[in-house]
Amino acid sequence: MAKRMSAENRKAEIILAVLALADEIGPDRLTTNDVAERVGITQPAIFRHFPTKADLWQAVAADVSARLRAEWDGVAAAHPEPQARLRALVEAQFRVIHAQPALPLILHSRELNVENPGLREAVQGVMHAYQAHLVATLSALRKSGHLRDDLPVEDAAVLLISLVQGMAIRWSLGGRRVDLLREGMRLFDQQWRLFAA
Amino acid sequence: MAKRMSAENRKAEIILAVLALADEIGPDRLTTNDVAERVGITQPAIFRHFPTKADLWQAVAADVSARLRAEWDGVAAAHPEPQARLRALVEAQFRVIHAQPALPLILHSRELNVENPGLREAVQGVMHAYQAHLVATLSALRKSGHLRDDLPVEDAAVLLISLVQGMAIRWSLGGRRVDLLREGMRLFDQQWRLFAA
DNA sequence: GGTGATAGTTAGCAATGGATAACTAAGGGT
DNA sequence: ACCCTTAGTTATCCATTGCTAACTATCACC
Repeated sequence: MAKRMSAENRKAEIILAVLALADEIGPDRLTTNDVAERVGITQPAIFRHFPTKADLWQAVAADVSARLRAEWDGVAAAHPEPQARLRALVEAQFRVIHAQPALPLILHSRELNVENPGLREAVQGVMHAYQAHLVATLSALRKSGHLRDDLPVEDAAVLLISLVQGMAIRWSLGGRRVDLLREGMRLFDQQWRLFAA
Repeated sequence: MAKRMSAENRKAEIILAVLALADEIGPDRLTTNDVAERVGITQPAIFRHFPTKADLWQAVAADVSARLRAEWDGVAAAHPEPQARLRALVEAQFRVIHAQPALPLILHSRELNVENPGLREAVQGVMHAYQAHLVATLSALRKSGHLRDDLPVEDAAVLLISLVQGMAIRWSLGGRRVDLLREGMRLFDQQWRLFAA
């Protein structure tokens, strides 16, 4: 018998296990048994906390979503001047992906894309929130004359988001040997040089 | 009884079905039964053509890899001047992804990344071939003075590859409602304007 | 028109995976 | 110290999945 735990704590533990295992064996291959084993309880115990596997994924998405939004808001608050804020926002993404490599995988998983339609919208919402942060910061830079006139802020935001995702893919395909944060920020600085007025 | 077909043709048909279904239901959830149903034969018939499911994936990868490389070589040959060639290389990627949306999914699937280690290297090889095309073209542009001096061609190539992948993700998450090719090329033109000397 | 190679079928097996039912026991509140 | 809520267990079910074995029927060729 596994040590008894409050439902709240156990739920949190299970969600963390899902994130770790989604990275190790893939979101779509992840079984309730894998999760149970990792957490140290039996497989049916999972269903005491989450009525169905889809609900478990939903909870994971809600948890990640809340953490990401808090992270971005914190970064935005901590850096009043737009140039430092932009850099910090991108850096935050690299840090998040480094700490939680399952996130890009989940973005492409079928679990979230077809099986569980509510989640797709949740993911879209989170991505949109990030984009809004970028657009707001880029607009401030535009106003202060630090951004090229001929580059719409929305396009600049898309280019930056693509940069992050592209680096994440390269990092993942390359066996995660390189330093994602260093290499990513190097590329960001290159791109920013092109953005600057 | 399904119509009898030469093994060669049937194999090709199965591979195409896998690509289509990988998009519809996800690479990792794709079952041999799905494939058989789509092709119009019974499930065990699949194993007459491919001894194991992993072998089927391997064949799919080989097929896609060959088609992609041929495409790029054709594009490169058809556009002697580097500026047009660069644009055509990027456009080719958008066309490929539009025609075969499963490819980005497969890139992230666990089937190819952990289960089937040979495939990961194949995918890496294909990506590298594309990057080599980009780097060669960008180098030509650098030599002719059309590319900013302060931007290494390798970094420019990574930015372009990221652009394509980022757009593909946006397109996919957004329900594929927007015109990937138009929007993608618009962003490319923006990025190119930043690259230009 | 027979015949041999082979594409395809039916039947089925072992393993896996999500989920339910019934039971057990930990541990906080009184 | 007792109870009762509830986290966790055991046993089990049913559908799915990859794959094998044995059989059947089609087609190319002489």
